Amino acid sequence: MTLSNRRGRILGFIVDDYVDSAQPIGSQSLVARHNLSLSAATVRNEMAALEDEGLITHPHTSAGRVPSNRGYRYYVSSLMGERELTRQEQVAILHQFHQSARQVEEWAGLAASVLARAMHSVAIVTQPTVLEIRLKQLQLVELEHNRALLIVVTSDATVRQLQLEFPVPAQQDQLTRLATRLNAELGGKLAADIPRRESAEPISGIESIVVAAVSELLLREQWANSATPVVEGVRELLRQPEFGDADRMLDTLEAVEESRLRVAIPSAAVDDVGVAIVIGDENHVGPYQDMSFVLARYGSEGTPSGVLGLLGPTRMPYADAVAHVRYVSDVLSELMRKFYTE
Amino acid sequence: MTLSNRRGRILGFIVDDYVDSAQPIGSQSLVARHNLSLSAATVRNEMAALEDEGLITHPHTSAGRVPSNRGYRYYVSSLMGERELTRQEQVAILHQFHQSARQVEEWAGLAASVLARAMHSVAIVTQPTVLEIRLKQLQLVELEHNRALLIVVTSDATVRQLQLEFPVPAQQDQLTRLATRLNAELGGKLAADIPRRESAEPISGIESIVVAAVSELLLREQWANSATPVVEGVRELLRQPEFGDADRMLDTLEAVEESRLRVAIPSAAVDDVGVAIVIGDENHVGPYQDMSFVLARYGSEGTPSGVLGLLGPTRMPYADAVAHVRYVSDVLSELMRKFYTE
DNA sequence: CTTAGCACTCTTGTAGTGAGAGTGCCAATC
DNA sequence: GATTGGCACTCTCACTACAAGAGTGCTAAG
Repeated sequence: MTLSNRRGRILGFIVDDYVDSAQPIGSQSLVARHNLSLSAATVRNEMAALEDEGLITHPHTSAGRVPSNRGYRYYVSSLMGERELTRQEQVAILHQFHQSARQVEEWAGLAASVLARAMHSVAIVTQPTVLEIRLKQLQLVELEHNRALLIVVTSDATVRQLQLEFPVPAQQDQLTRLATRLNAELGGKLAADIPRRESAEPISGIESIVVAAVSELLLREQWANSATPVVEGVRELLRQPEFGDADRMLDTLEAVEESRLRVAIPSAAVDDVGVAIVIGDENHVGPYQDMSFVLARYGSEGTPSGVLGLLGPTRMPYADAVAHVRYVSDVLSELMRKFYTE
Repeated sequence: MTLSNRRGRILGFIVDDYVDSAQPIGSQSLVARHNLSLSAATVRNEMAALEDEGLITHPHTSAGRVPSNRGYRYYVSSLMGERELTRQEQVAILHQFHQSARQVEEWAGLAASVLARAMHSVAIVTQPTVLEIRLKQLQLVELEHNRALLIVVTSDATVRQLQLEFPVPAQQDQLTRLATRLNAELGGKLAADIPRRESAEPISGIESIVVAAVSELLLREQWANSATPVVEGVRELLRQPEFGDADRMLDTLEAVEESRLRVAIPSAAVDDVGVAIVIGDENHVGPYQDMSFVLARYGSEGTPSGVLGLLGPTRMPYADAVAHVRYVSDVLSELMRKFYTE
């Protein structure tokens, strides 16, 4: 569907004004606000046409117009210009990263709060993960009795631990010898390459316990991090007028909960390159019918990567959102690149 | 202050009924509900007296009575019986722990969701920490270039890591030798016993960097865990009628945020033994004027310990809350005892 | 095609009203 | 002296009515 130039402009105004005011937009106020050389009546005719196309709606007979999900979609695809953050906005964001983020693990959280604050929406950032995780080194530390602590360092420089219980006591130096040997045997291997016992075969012997645990830890790494995204800015979101009443708030609060998001996000953006926008009911999962996602991947070839983005009302300043998401994603990618390849 | 028997009983009824219904309690409905052999007029006289004592209030001239914070306090101190969970309730809780909590780190989270669900309030559980943390073992793992990963195992069997950057490159076997030597020198020491450089003295040499980092990690352990409590059940709490309107909700949401709680909790219960109850404005910190805490320590001599409890409206079933908090605290303590001393 | 005009619709805010619940107090009663 | 019935009074809440305001849709004229 393509709209005439003027009709498109009017849709654009409606979206812009509505995003701004959260109030239905009437023909007169639209003419006044934008100094159109058109009468309100003409605008009304155009509005009626836009409504026929399903791009805007009426809350009730005598209220102004509100963009529909399809209207937002048209706006995003055909009307909205690409926008870059101003130098000033960029510096403000960069500043926050340089200020406080020494550790890799803090980056995701920082990105989330930067995005949430800038856009008054919920920001979601998954922790960076490497798709191919290799065993770098393992250690065994004797604890009381016949327990020991297994520590595994993986190729993305993270550490995982697990407590083991052996059928028989083991001395530290016995454990150290075993660790040394296993490091030689298994070092550099992928989880998939570590020999796994047949499930029927009973676990016996300290070595097989340790190997099984190593394998488990490597596998856990793959999804554990990416499965628990950082979520920030719930209050920012709930302050938006669409969530003014208590019931909506509770529902939204539930929708924003980690476990829900974990299901909703990947289905939407995981395959995409660039910034993906999912408007309202374009997301078929759950309770996101009147919220929009703006998502992007971050990270690049050879570094861990993840997904980051915004969840806000459909009434969202999309151009700003895209610009922010893109920029923060770029910043994060660059930080990762520097950190991992330099 | 001590109330006559009858007056106390009436206060008790008011608290009970109000906790139950969230509606101001009138004299007639109170008589009816409890089959009192008194007239409503008599009850009204008693109520007037209770109001003079500051134990109950009027929302407005012709509404029923509502307990004041002082009223709740009197109820909790003098009226409310001690209650134990029924065998059935106990089993239900125990069941959840046996079902899913293998790892020590999961216990706090589990305790929080058990409490939150049972009491429809926010549950707060700090991670267990050891007050005296000793260095058990350290490892150094070479990363790319002149970076290395320092891994520290502490006496409470947790692992902390930090990436180090050296002025000069270091080989793995050089690092291994250093680690072995430092283990011999520093193993078993408290953070306080590890030599710290004067702040003026510049950091130079690989060894001093490592020692400084070890010390930092041991200290971090002390507050990092306990400072980030698990918070569960915000939605449960917001569903309570006192948070019916959107503004209250937003305020409460803010009040319940980790960073706020971190300040509010310890000041209240850290020194206490048993279950501590902090009602409304008895907590002078921040926005908790009409919410109550029910808190307890868990853990015992020789095991890590922490704080756990509930945050709910002042209109809270205190006897239930105390029973639940006490029981979950006992369960947790017992689990820790078994895990750490057996 | 555009526009002015106008009747019509729907929301929102204000005011008024009656029912209901509860209080406070007084005088009578036990 | 404590208890109680009676009664006037107060305040909330739900409902209705009403006017103002904003916006639409349609028609007819430019």
